[in-house]
Amino acid sequence: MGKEKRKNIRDDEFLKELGVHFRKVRESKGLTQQELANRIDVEVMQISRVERGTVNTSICMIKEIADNLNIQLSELFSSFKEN
Amino acid sequence: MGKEKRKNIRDDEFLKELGVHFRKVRESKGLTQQELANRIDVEVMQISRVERGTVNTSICMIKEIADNLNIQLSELFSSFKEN
DNA sequence: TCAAATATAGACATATTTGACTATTAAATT
DNA sequence: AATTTAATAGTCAAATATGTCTATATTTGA
Repeated sequence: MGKEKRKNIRDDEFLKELGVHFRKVRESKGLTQQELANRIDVEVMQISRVERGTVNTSICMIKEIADNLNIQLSELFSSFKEN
Repeated sequence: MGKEKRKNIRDDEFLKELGVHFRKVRESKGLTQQELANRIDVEVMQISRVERGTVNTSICMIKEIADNLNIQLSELFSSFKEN
């Protein structure tokens, strides 16, 4: 009779795949995690977490990543193969 | 001497504009916030917060919104005019 | 106008992200 | 192999998102 279990929208598989994609894009731009982190002014650990898919990061963080990799959000996702 | 002020990556203007865009897409699909919320299985309040840009929501939430509006993430962002 | 549907708001608890450290592992270069 | 660079890991606190409730406002339609 307890409370209903809270459904989590987090999708670990999606996050992992997206992280792999982000890493590829970053590497294609010739940047290290540290360099990207410096540009955005966040901890390098946060970039690492995003690329490994261990955090369900925010849209603003992703926008910062895109901006600092000189890529449009739409391009970032169009080059990501969904499903 | 004090600690450096923590920089916030949150971009309120971006969030507001994105929320407006999300609302347009939802309405173009003929869905109410409640209907979308039911499909995703989240609170309608959360959809409201996202569309008003009061929360820096997660990528998985946005993915759920896109999926349940039958639109690809890339399309969702390509139809969003950045800058 | 009235009622119903839709959207917004506030408040609080819980869950998660992120910052900020330190340490360790892995990879690359000489 | 040794040194340097790059990436991962752990921990804890602070900030923020989300769930959940109730209430109010706004819109829509009869």
